Amino acid sequence: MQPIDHPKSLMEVTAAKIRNAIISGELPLGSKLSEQRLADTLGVSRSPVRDALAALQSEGLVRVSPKRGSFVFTPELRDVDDLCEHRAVLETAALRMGITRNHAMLMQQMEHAVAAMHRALTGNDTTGYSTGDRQFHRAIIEGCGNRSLLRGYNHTISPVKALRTHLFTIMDEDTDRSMREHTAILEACRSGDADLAVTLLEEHIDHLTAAFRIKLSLEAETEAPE
Amino acid sequence: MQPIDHPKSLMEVTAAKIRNAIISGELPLGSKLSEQRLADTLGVSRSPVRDALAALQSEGLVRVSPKRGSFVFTPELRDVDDLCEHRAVLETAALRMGITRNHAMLMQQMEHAVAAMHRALTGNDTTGYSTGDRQFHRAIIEGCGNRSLLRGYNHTISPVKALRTHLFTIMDEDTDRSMREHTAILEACRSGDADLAVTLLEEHIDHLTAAFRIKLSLEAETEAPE
DNA sequence: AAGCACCATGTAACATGGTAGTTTGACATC
DNA sequence: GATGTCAAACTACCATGTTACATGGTGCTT
Repeated sequence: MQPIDHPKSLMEVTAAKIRNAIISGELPLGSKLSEQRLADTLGVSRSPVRDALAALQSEGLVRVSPKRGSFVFTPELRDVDDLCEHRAVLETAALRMGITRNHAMLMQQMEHAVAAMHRALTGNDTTGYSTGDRQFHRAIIEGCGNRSLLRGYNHTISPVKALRTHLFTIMDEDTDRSMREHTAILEACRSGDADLAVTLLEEHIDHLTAAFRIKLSLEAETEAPE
Repeated sequence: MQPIDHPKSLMEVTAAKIRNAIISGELPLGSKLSEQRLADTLGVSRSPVRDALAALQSEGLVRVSPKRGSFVFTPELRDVDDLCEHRAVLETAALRMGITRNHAMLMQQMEHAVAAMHRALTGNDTTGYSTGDRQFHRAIIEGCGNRSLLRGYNHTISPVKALRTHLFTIMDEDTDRSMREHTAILEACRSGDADLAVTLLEEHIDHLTAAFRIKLSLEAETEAPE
């Protein structure tokens, strides 16, 4: 017998449902989110939906316009740049901390992730590769041992996850290069070269940022052709 | 002409009131915050109070325990360390960005703040010095030009502000050293030496962290003497 | 006196009703 | 045909009612 952990509140599961729907692409960017409709479809009252939307707004996933309605976020080019830069700041800082003060655990988690990615790559398992990718970056951010930083990261990163699935169709990414980059970062960490690891990680994130930029400006063109 | 910003919702002003009460020390650390009582004293219904408390919880200022009540946060030693380290990460990153891409504006704001601090110091105006201090760090974080980072900072920093007023009685800080440090940072920025400026800023923040640690462990002793 | 169940009370979580701001589109007017 | 008007529908915001849970006290049992 062990103490039972409180069942998640209705608001939490509601937020998780909506968040997941946005990240997975089920809810398109910019789509309308009526409290009432969400409450009906999820089978709850408007209160937990409202609370959930407020939480998601503070995560940057939802924009709620007073008396008008709530909408899935629609990033400007600048927002994407800011977001990715912010992410890079947090993740590189976390990596530096992890290397200097939590090396063993960090290495174990990263190696585990890289192994999974390698397996997925040889098996042409793209979703498996994505899972490994997420695992890799989670290892970095969780390896820092700073709970405040971890909270801040999780509070910021959702839009990035959403952008990934919304802008990229499967197989759109250069997984070979991505694999090389992850491996290089792992090697730098193994040798304890924090500066190199951070530089490599920055470049890695920059590549994703650049891909976002291209995709987004491409979309803007097709939506508003002169 | 620019889009008009909506008048603040009741929830927002409620959150601001409570936040300010916590930061200013009016509400002691760990004190109970009943939704009903807050609603009565503020003259609003429970709904905006509840929303406000949820927002403040995500800022780390309030801990709401299901069915038990809401409480002003009570930091452990580790929380303080994590928080300050997180703050240092964000602020140093912002400073680096500001120096390289927004130098003129950054310098202007920082000089303004330092001048105010200098005036306050010669006039023995401690509250004025605090104001200048906040202005200085705001210049750094707003000088980065990254809205995501700015949001993340504001979302994280409230507990630090609260700790400052709760742990320090007026005149408790070494304002002379603080003044020297701020001036040194300003000089490093003026000369464009980002590495030096960041190092100085890190040390500056470390001093505050150390002061927090001492004060907190001191308090823990008096509260629970063996 | 110590341990126990039971009950009164306080709390946040959730449901629902009312209100005011916003949008939309039909329709009248020019 | 373009434009102004207005009403109806829709929205989030706020207020209040209801419920389930947590807690502290009281009196009974041992």
